[in-house]
Amino acid sequence: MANLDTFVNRTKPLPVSLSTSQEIRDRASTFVGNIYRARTLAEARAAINHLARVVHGAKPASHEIAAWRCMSLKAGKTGLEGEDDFEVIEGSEDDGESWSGARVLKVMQTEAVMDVVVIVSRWYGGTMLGPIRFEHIETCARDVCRAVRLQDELEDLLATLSSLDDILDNLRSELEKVKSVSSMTVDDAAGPSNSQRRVRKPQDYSSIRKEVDIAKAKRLVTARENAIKNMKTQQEERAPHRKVLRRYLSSYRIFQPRCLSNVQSLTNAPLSPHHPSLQGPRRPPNPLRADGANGPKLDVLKGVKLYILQAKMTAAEIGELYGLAERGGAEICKDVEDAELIITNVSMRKRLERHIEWNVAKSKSLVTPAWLRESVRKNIALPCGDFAALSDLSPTTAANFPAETDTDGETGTSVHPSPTRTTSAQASASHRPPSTPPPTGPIPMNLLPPDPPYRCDMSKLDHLSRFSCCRASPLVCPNQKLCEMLDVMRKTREVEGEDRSSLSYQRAVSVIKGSISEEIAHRRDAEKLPYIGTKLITMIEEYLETGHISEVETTLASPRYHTLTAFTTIYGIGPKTARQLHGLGLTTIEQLETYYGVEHHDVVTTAEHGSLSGEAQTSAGTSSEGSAKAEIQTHVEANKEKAPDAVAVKEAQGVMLDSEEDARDVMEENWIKIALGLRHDLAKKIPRDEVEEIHRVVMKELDDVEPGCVSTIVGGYRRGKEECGDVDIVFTHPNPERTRGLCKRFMRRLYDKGIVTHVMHLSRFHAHNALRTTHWDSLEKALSVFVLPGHKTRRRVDFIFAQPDTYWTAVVGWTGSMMFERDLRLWAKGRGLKFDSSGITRRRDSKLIFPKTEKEVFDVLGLPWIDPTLRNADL
DNA sequence: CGGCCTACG
DNA sequence: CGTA
DNA sequence: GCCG
Repeated sequence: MANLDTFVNRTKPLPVSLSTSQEIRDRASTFVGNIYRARTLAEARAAINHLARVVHGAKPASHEIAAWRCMSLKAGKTGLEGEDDFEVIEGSEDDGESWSGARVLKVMQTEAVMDVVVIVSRWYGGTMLGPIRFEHIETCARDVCRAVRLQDELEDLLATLSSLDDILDNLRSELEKVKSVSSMTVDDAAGPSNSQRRVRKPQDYSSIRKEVDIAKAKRLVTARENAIKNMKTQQEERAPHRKVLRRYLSSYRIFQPRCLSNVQSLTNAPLSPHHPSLQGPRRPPNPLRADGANGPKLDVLKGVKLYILQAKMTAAEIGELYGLAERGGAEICKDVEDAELIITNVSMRKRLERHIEWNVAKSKSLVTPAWLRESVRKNIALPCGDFAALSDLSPTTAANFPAETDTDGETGTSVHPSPTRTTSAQASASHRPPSTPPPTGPIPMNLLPPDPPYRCDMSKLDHLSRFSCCRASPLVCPNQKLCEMLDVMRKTREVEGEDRSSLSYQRAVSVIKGSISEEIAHRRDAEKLPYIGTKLITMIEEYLETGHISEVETTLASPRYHTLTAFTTIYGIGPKTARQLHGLGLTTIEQLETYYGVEHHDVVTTAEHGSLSGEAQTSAGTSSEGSAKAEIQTHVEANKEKAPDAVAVKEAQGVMLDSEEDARDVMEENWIKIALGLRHDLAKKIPRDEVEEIHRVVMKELDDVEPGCVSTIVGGYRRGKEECGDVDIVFTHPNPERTRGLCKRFMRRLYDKGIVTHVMHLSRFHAHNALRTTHWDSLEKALSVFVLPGHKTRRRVDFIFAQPDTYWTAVVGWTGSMMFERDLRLWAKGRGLKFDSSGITRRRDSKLIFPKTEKEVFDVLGLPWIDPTLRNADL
């Protein structure tokens, strides 16, 4: 085996034996066992080779008997579905000592070791030993296998120990807070706790590891568990509302809404529902690149030397302004000295002087971004005086530009090759005075939208593909009526819990939307489509002949269908809960309110805000708030009569709960209660311009928390819907360090300002841990209820914070539609890849792929580019 | 007849 | 189970 | 409910 050499990879660390057995000597023969970590066959080979040639190089053994067992993922499997996803690769070699390899392997199987290679070396002394030699070989093999098993067990125990230590630390600091709770504010409650928590120095378990003292490790685990138990009991005594409080203080749902008033009074939380800073006049509409910066090239600013001061600008704004300047034909200067005109949001001399010397500033014109926007919009270089950024400099701003001193020879012969937005951004950032640390780094081009936008090549699409991610699905299609009927079937199957059937109707709708550009006139038009089988053909035929589908009619005539679908519109109520509630005889949302004990003030806030729908539902002929309240009360009374067993039902729902589940249940109930109170607002569609306004406000706030973030509005908005059910925004920051924990910090800020009223989820992602736990933390998300300052209607806004290298997969993953995403993943699976919103993984070796642009996401998956507006694979 | 997207709370 |  |  001369080419064994090729398995030795000298750049990798050398294989290290995890354990060596006792030497067995018998009539001049010597046996020694060794065991190495080997997750792949190649690693096993490397270890065998290393032992034979390097370790035993001076005194080569007569036989190197080896056997290996490696766990590997089956093709196309993720490892997430359990053991069946894996297969064992095992084998052995005798190296001249016949049958011995199989014996070693058998020992390994009995000892249940995995991902290792065992090598038993024999030095032959000239005397034949007979069958006893196999016993020696097996003894050596068993020794090393057991040693490794003990080591593994120890590592497990130490890992458990370390996570128990973490839990203990959290409990300790929480207990600390509970003790001093009366003097605390909300900020104190969750702010410095992290730093306090960090005082513990990591426990040192190295002696246990060295001694392989499993018994001691087990004792410590038990001790920690008891300590935690005691701690919890203590907490219970000190804080009767422990369960709620713990939720409140830990990372989940820290911003609990007003219905948990006990928490707020407990913590003396200074809640400012509407912070003054956002009550003032808002900035004028701030068109994003997509609106203002794209468009025909103009030469309104030809020859104008601009410097854009990035301080106090959001990334989106910086991108927009560079785009506008470029479009207007301006020359963007790297150095402020070269410019005649400075675009800035800074309005205070003191702040400006941190970036630009006062004497320099005096010789320029300093204008607000509005000047650039208006000049490009009106296609005329406007007088600067009206847009002076600093009132102190207003005279010089007006006087210094337009200036006629400029020679067109310089600008005409473009000394600088027409700079791209990004390179200029980088350049100007690097030319900031070194005295001030740059608050915002340059924005890498790949985090900004592409310019020009990608073109969707329809000829590359396969309209008859089984995958919606290969088709172009517009918002509405020529067969919209048919699709709506089939969607009724999908919905009824869904609420009845028939997921697979539901999926088939969903696929049928998606196929019709994406593959047919004309009205279906005949059944043969539909027969060729994937996912249209016998049942669907029957339905389509009926539709073509009569304009109706009887099964759909039946469904629409069924009160059960309407009740179930109405119930599932409430956030937190899915098909199963809806069916359970219906089973109790509840049929209207008002009855649900009674059931969940929605207090009238929970509803009144909504009734105030959304008076139209609120009052329409609660009272027929009255409009005063008092009557509405009374009306709700009467509903409560009436429903008590109708559903007297409501309490019993709750008990039925929560059968056999241990305390933890109980807590979860209570929480979920509260959550549904809140959602019921918000239902009128949340049912309202959000117009596109309000989505944009929400985005602007969010970015302005985010810039204060963490300057330099970039973002994309995703979801239905990005797919072009005129009205959106919610707002989804994906964020990142060029510096990955800046994104960690940002989601939580930002939510706190918005909550404190009264902009976010509820946070229903606040989560960290750890995708890609199919095998290794190395890469995680790649996404953080918050699902919130949001109210624009000065507005009344509450909106659902989802915040997704991605690491910069997963930004574009996050954007693709959150743009949707749902069917498009499912097919994206299915398609990826078929190609040996795993796609999710925080990356693409090659299944074979779990190698992560990070596309640098949105287009690259499609390229990597081998898909043609499909514009977001053509990803409407769902109805 | 098994699979139908994948992840988190 | 519910949500994205 | 449809596909491979």
